[in-house]
Amino acid sequence: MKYLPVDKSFFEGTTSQLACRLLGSYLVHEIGQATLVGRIVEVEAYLGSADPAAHTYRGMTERTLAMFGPPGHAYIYLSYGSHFCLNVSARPVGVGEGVLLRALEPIEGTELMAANRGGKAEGVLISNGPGKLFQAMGVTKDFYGHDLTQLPLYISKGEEVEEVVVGPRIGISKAKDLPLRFYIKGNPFVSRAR
DNA sequence: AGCAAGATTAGC
DNA sequence: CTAATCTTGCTA
Repeated sequence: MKYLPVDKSFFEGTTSQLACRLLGSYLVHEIGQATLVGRIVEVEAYLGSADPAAHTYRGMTERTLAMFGPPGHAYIYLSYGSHFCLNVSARPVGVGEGVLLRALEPIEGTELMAANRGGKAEGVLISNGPGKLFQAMGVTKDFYGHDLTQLPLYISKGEEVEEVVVGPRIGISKAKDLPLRFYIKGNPFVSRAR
């Protein structure tokens, strides 16, 4: 199976629209001879200045620069001092919105993903969380600001998703009620709610 | 300058 | 249930 990067128009539209469009798409990372492919099964939208739970709520900082940059680029942050998470920036330059990738279903290179996770995780535990998928896909903070239409790390269009479920986001205390979490109904790799 | 909370995870 | 551990914003 051959995977091709999406073009820039994939990232146009509202952030919620992009979040839904990312479901069923593939995150691809080509490392040397190996190709790691994960199907995106769970995402969350973060709406910048309109969203108290967003890192970008209070404006731009050194950390959040990529969120305010052009759409389709990687915003990476360190969560709780120990886990990195990957976001896709949305909206035009100057608007701090984006989509957090929360869970993947391993499609290719599952063995290597398990190895990236320390060899101790199996099955859904390989990539059913934002910090887990980041580690499994072999991403590093060096990809901060990376254009996700370019090798070696990119988004590739997937098949239409059967059914999308919308609900409140996970692990936040502000704007809890907003329906900004999207996931593929019934997919076992979706992270478990608290 | 110091402190608490946070888009999480693994281990007891 | 709790520790680990870095960034940011708020208080003094």
